[in-house]
Amino acid sequence: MISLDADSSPTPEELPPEIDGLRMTKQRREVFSVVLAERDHPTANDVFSRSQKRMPTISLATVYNCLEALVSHGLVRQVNFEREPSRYCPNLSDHCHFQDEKTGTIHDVVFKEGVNLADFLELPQGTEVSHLEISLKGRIGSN
Amino acid sequence: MISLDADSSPTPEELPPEIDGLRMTKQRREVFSVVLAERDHPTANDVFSRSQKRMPTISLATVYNCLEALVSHGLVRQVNFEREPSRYCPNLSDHCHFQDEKTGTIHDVVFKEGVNLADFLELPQGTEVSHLEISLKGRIGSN
DNA sequence: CTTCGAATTAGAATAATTCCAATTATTGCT
DNA sequence: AGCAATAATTGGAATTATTCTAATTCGAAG
Repeated sequence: MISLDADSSPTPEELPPEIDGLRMTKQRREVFSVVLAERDHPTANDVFSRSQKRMPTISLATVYNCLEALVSHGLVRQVNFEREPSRYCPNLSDHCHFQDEKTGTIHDVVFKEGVNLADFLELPQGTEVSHLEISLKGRIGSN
Repeated sequence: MISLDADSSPTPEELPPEIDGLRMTKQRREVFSVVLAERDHPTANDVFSRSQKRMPTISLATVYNCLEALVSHGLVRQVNFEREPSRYCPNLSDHCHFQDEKTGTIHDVVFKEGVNLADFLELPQGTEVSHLEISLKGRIGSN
């Protein structure tokens, strides 16, 4: 089990050759490290341009491929707000997202201790939830 | 205040000339009645082809315009699942959506009596939530 | 009945994402 | 090491939902 520290984010070189059965190629390492570095919920395009700094030859298609690989292996979460471009989030703990309408900034929002779905939703019996996305929009404080 | 019965959905002709300050043109009536008729969360395209049956001259752009008008006036809700095309829902009561992964069908899911956001989310103080979307995916019972 | 703003229309444009076919890299043999 | 098989990357084209544009039509108000 690989422990990726939340505070000091790894450079691509520091990432192991394989995580959770996903082969970490040079590009995937680059993309992953970009997502880990700034936890500002970048779009694929953001990731692309940041990756290009260290790896000028990487292509946008590859960034999409890498993000898709990371997401499907559960290393990164894909975050959607209405019809905006998808964003990517390395925070794997159970949480949801709040978007400041003024700035567009996205903040992680955690659930209160010990709450779970069935507690607040009238789910039809026998439903097995595989995926949950909660997206909030609004204003913060004095803005 | 106009009461739109949940069970017997109005034909376009039965809709008043104005709702909540929104002028109900022929097309808006048509689109609205289509969304009200089958509560199956149709996409804009679905609405378009259903509308064409009664109104062969309606255009897709108009359907988008009408849906946008209805949504922004709070008469219809726009429902998003990841990056799928938006769907439209005439159920204005507080609820969220569950998509059956097997069939793609979307079901309304209501909140349990008396729950509210602040009860289960650790919202930063001073946040004012203007929009909330909860989307679930999974399987139902024996499927 | 005319005017004027709003709504509708067809089609072009946009933008995020996916697809494709060709190249390149990596792995696992022997 | 050498080589086949497999997987990943690449650039560019294609796709697709949605939005935009400019021209036309509608409808309410005077």
